[in-house]
Amino acid sequence: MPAPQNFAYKVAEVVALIPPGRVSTYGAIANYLGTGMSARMVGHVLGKSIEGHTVLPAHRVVNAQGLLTGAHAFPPAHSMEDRLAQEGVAVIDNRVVDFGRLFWDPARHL
DNA sequence: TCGATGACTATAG
DNA sequence: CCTATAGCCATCG
Repeated sequence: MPAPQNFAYKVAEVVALIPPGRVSTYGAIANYLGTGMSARMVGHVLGKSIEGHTVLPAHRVVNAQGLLTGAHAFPPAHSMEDRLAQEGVAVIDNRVVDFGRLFWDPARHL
């Protein structure tokens, strides 16, 4: 590991710890990291990490509305909801069904 | 060091 | 439901 950025590293850790069949939000992760509501960093650094060499289940990370905002910028974008569906997460119109129940809070679990 | 950017969030109309 | 505006802060050139 060539000195991974602390922020990116923590994001990778948390995202990698998200159990299958569960989804998390940028705000929750940002809050857990102590970055407050700067959820943009989570998604941005996540995208950078994923394009670099780190393979993270980014498809399990959605916005506060349960919308697959990442699917718009994730290469094979359409596979994002497919992956969620395979893990037991129903996705309709880029929106997670029962998002409130499938929501996984890192600060709560950790 | 500075400026622009963005996979966000919340509030308002 | 949709658009607009403001706040947020790490990353990149």
